Amino acid sequence: MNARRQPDATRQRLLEAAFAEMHRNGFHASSLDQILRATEVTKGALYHHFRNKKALGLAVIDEVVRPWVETRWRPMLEADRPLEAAIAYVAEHARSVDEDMLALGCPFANLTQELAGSDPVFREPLFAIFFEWKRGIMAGVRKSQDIGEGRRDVDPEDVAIFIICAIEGIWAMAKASRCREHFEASHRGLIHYLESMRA
Amino acid sequence: MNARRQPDATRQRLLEAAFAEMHRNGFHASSLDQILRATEVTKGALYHHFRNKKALGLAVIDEVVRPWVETRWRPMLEADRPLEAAIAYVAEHARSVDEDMLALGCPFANLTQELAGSDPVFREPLFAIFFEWKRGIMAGVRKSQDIGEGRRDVDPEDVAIFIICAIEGIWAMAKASRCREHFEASHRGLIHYLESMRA
DNA sequence: CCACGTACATACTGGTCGGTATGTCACTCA
DNA sequence: TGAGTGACATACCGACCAGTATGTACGTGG
Repeated sequence: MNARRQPDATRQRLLEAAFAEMHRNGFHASSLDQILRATEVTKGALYHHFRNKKALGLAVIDEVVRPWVETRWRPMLEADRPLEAAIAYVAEHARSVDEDMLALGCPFANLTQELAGSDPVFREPLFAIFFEWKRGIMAGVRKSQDIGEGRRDVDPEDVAIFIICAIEGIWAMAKASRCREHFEASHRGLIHYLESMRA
Repeated sequence: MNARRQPDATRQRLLEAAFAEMHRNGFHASSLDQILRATEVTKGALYHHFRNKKALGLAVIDEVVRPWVETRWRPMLEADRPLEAAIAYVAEHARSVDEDMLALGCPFANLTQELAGSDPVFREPLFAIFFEWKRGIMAGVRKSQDIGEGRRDVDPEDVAIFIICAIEGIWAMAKASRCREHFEASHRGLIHYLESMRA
């Protein structure tokens, strides 16, 4: 009763539970009551921290999904040889993703698919995540070109956009097949593409 | 009143309206009442033709989405030079898709994203679509290899799966950026990959 | 020490949803 | 010709959902 007065912690718990719920069910199919049950927070507390369901969803995108995506590509940008780092990362990624994740899919892809098409309020922050990611990969491509690692006759922007599309498509199709072999095969395809980017 | 006794036509109208509604809103967010309003069919008629909402969704997948996908890759398989046909098709595709479609996305990708991860009953027919598509592309890749058009040092299955992932990813990311230039850039990336498949 | 704002808690509402129960009418076929 | 069935039509139900109204307790500044 008395130990419950931790507004930041409460807010964080709500964000994390909402993220999990949205990851599993999407935004619209997520139930606030379910989030409250999972967090043992009451409705009054939730509506104290977030104006409405949409505001909660936006906060999840900004404060959970965005860092989730960024921490995935950031290391590659800082590598000495970005292209080789990317190839190694993709190879590792095909193996490291567990079954649950394979079924749930990429949170960013899921939310983009569900929300970006119809609602401009959601599209903006989702596009921002996409744009930052694109910028990161472009920087990596340019760096690999500058150091003579990557071929120079390709447009870094085309490459960056295509890589993102391929990754998100791989996630999406993994849901349909739910089969590790297909998942790894699609990664081999991406690696093959990345290898064709070598100088 | 009396001219309404056309069960096949009624069923077809329901299927098409349900497809449109599911394309726009996804399955769960689709409202049966909205479909009934759009078709001017009554609830009794709907539940006469379909056991429940899920059965309607499955019928849409089997009878509308599946042909929709198949008619898109079938011509390439029958082309004399499948690889060139695919490259030409992708180039054309980047230009021919209109703004509405760009916002709505690929019906197959949308439904896969929403339903395949969680519900096995939906995953099965969606996977069947994926599998048939994969088979088609694999046949095309093999054919292009046999006639000396395509390089032989790649696994047709890896290529087929990756192409599907790339296409679906392109559709998905188009929703986030909603920008023709990004859409075309991602197609250029895919074309680049396809060109690297030449012998 | 007390007033006041933050941080909750509880109970409730209006609306929408998928689904059902029941009725009706046309048409077929015995 | 009338019994049966396929093809609807109408009215209604309980569940759930986002959101709100209202109440309460803590803790901190004055």
